[in-house]
Amino acid sequence: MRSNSLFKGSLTTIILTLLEQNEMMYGYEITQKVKEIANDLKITEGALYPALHKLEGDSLLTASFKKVGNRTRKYYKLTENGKTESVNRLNDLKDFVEQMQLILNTKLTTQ
Amino acid sequence: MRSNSLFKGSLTTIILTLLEQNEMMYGYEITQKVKEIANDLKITEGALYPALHKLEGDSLLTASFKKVGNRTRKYYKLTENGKTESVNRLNDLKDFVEQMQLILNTKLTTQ
DNA sequence: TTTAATACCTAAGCGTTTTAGGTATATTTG
DNA sequence: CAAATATACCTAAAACGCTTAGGTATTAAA
Repeated sequence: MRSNSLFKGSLTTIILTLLEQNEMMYGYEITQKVKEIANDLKITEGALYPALHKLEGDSLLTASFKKVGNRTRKYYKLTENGKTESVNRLNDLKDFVEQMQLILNTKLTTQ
Repeated sequence: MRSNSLFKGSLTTIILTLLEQNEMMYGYEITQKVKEIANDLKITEGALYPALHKLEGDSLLTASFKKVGNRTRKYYKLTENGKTESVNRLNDLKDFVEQMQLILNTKLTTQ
């Protein structure tokens, strides 16, 4: 992507969906996973950690600390509300893409 | 859409693309056009007018006033830079959708 | 004649992200 | 072995883009 950033508002969708796929993840792991599968979408820690804290505050995620060697990881998983919200977010994104296609009068994917 | 809003950053893409399709448009016309073809994407005037002013300031659009009866409309059209940026923005959006599909591991459109 | 639609605009506030740091442990490399 | 890089968490100021909530004025509809 020319512009360095992802479209604002999509970070939460990414987090929730990754946690739907993986059951338990810690913050740094999420940044690496995104880098691995979608190299153009840089998610920065400055955005990620506040987003995780907000999702936890909204009871969409729960957190638990796990010690690995001498280092502590904070693992997150979806709550029931989080699972529901994850589905909603995905639908929002699908709707957005469809509406954009109507306006742009072109398909947004080749697949 | 559940959430009332569009993904942040997409408004500029919408404006530029509509002006690619229509040559000349005024602000209010843009709001109505979007409402007409994508009823779920509400673009508000409070967002639109500052966005138009910024695009004009960045020399992607030029503006000219036209009197229609006793009422003045401010018509915008793309500059050469604007045409280039319009293409870039569309490519950015396409890239974004493709990268999101990789992360979500699902297609975002049925078409 | 009041309301709704057309047509422009601004400004405060809000939420999300960027930018730019900070701490500490573990591993790699020169 | 020392220094650099990677892992792992975090915060805070600032920028950014949008929402919300106004404002003015003209024209059309109820």
